[in-house]
Amino acid sequence: MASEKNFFERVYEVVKLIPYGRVTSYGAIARYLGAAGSARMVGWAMNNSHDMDTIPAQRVVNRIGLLTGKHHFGGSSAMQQLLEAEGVKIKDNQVLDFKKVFWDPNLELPGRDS
DNA sequence: CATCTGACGATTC
DNA sequence: GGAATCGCCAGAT
Repeated sequence: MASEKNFFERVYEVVKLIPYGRVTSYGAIARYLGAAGSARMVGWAMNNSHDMDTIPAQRVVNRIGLLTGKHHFGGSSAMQQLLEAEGVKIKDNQVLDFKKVFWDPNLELPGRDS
């Protein structure tokens, strides 16, 4: 059920499922959706996301925890401040303890069957 | 219709 | 070990 959605919508749902104080990477989401290798599409979906206001896109960073998408938050450090407000420390546009706050949907969302 | 770009990632040099 | 390059796929011009 709810499995025949567009690739983009699936990205939005996964991003919305990211718990508080956690972050994930585009590749992790892409892989979870079965689009491993198409990490660009995940970030691209965000840019085209109409639900961007309801999607905690600030919790989505690249594989090294670098806030590559901060430029899309108005060009300010809004993205960084949003993460820091959740307890995620940012330094030079990079997430500190990224390994600790990293949330992998492939691991945290097991099975999701009935 | 052809070409480029783009919030990435992994590999090669 | 940092830099450069290819691969992904879809949208925009």
